[in-house]
Amino acid sequence: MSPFNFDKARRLQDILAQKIRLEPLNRPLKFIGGADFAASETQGKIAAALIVLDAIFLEIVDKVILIKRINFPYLPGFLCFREGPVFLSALKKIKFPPSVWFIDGNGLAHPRHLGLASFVGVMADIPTIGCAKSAFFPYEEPDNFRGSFTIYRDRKGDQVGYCLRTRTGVKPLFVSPGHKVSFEDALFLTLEFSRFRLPEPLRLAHFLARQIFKS
DNA sequence: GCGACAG
DNA sequence: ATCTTGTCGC
Repeated sequence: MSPFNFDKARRLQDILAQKIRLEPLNRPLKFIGGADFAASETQGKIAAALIVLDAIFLEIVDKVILIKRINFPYLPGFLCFREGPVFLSALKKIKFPPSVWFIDGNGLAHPRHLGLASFVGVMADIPTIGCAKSAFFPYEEPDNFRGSFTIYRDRKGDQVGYCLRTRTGVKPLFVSPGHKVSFEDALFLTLEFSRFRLPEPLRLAHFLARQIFKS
């Protein structure tokens, strides 16, 4: 049993964060992906649920579930080491790679600017957007209608994303670029593909994930 | 030093 | 994340 080396993990995150590319999404939007996760502590297993949708009709074109043994506990700020490896394994089984992935968690919006979405984005060199359901940093509440947003900043005051109301009367999302997308892409694409609170691929991946360890 | 802290 | 029924509102 080797105890987790926090300093080493932080240094790795710092190195990977330097590799993040913030740039407009260049490829056409044919497919869009969503990834969510579920864990069973009793079984000691963690699962990734990946969904790929047609970007126009929002029909499922690809679906992958992959289960691994849990090798890491949940620690705020280190989620990528728990859920990242399962996603990267599942990604290899995807037959129709999407133009962009919506990931359940943060991208840039992270104490060291390397949330789960940025981690998997850099590791696999794919465009990713982080969509978190709760905040890492203090934030200003956007107006209570769909499309309203505020700038989301880290503790130093630098922008790391947006606090976005994807649906009127519902709690906002914390949206941040993961990799190979711009701030504007992260904002507009998340809003564009959200009929309910979560962007549609993420919502479906969430349903799929929560099924895995039930019954 | 203390509390807060994605899932 | 998860434990958990009915209930209120659009």
